[in-house]
Amino acid sequence: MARLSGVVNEEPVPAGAQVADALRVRITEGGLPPGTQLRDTALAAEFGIARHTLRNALRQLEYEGLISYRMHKGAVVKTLSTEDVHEIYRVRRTLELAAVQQSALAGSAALRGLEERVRAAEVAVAGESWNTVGTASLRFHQALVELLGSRSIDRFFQGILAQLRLAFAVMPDEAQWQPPWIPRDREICDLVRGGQRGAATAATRQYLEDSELAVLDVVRADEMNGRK
Amino acid sequence: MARLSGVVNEEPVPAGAQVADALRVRITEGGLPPGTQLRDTALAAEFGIARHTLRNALRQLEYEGLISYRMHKGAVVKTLSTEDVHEIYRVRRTLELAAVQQSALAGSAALRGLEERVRAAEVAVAGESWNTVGTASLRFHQALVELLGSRSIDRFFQGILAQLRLAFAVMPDEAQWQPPWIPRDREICDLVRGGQRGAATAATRQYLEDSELAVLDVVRADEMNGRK
DNA sequence: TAGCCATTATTGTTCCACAATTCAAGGCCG
DNA sequence: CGGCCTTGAATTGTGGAACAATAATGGCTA
Repeated sequence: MARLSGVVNEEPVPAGAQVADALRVRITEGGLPPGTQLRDTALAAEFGIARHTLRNALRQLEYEGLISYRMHKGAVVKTLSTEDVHEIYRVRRTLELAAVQQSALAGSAALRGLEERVRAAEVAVAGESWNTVGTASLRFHQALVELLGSRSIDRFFQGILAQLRLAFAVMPDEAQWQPPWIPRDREICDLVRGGQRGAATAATRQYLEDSELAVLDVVRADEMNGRK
Repeated sequence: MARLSGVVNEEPVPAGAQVADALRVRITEGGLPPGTQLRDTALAAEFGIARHTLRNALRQLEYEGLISYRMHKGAVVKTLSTEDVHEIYRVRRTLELAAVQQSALAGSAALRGLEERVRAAEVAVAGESWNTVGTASLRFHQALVELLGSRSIDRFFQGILAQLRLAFAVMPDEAQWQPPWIPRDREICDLVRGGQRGAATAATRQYLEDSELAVLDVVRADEMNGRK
């Protein structure tokens, strides 16, 4: 008995999970800016599912750190505090630096993945929108962590980067921000692939340092906006 | 209106989360061995909550990796495969080794936590049950990772260790297994606190190597049992 | 204008219902 | 007698309505 999709042994996917995916995209793409109240009746109606099912989806996003729940106040798209940014970069330092240092043990497929992602980012810089560039850059760093070869760490790190995109979502002058970072991704990529672990570690550490400061600026600026 | 607990400004906690906590304890303590079917009507009745609410709790445990859901087949307490064990130890290597190497930057409070947990484990060895010893040892390794100073990594690692306890839950000869590991925890603790990062790294790496093999034996033995 | 109170919205949870699907048992056929 | 199919029960995934508890809102009073 054939399914609608061409793929055969496809596991059926619960409705809540599908909606969670859709919402995750919307949030990370900036369609639902930080601070947005997510009212379940409205969203359930929009997606054409029951309130319960939608709440399940929101639960998942809460677990991923994209939204925050407070009792009897419902779900809100998380707004990053400066402490949140510090936390994100603590994780990035731990995992990305560990990945670079262990890159000697990484499989060749993972290393090829690195190159692919950097190239994708470079292509994106040429013509695409800023958001695409940011996404491509984060995908590179995701690939970096994938050198560790751990699925659960990959999933965890994906959630962390998704949270980081919340900062991108509130960024004002978009076009100017991203491009300078891509050459540094390229540099890290080449150093790792060249087996120069020491230099790669240093470059990554500096990258994260600078990146954290830049993101902190964005978040602080947004905080001012909020207070005002 | 006072709550049952003495604490005052306590955030009210959703019912589903409370049940999730109770179930998590039961699973990690071995009350619900791996492979157990979790039928929601029965569990909902037992906890005196609605089916939807219970399913929310199960959802959370699924995210934590303690149970696995399959469409139209419901929730089952996860049974660790050998690949799962490898995955768990990949994470442990990454995070615990990173923690040991960064221990120079750790706060003194965190270092004191290390000592406390080891001592608790040593006390447990003296009189308590095997399960308490295992728990105490894992708490020490949790404290090790806490040296990284990242709340999200702590939460993530807690989930990983919870999964590891699924292996303990199927262990046959309980009393003999744990004690030898505690002195090695003590050794790692002292080396870290003494600032001997190199030796501490080596000791931790060897510990994880041996531990992984031991756990793999347990899981393989259990697999044989299952097939038979 | 500031503070208080009642109304309204929204959430967290419950109960009930029903289609989809799996599982077990029994019957049928070779 | 054994294997296969059918059938019925059990269980899951989802929907819908309801209700208490809590938060937000707006009007009223002083």
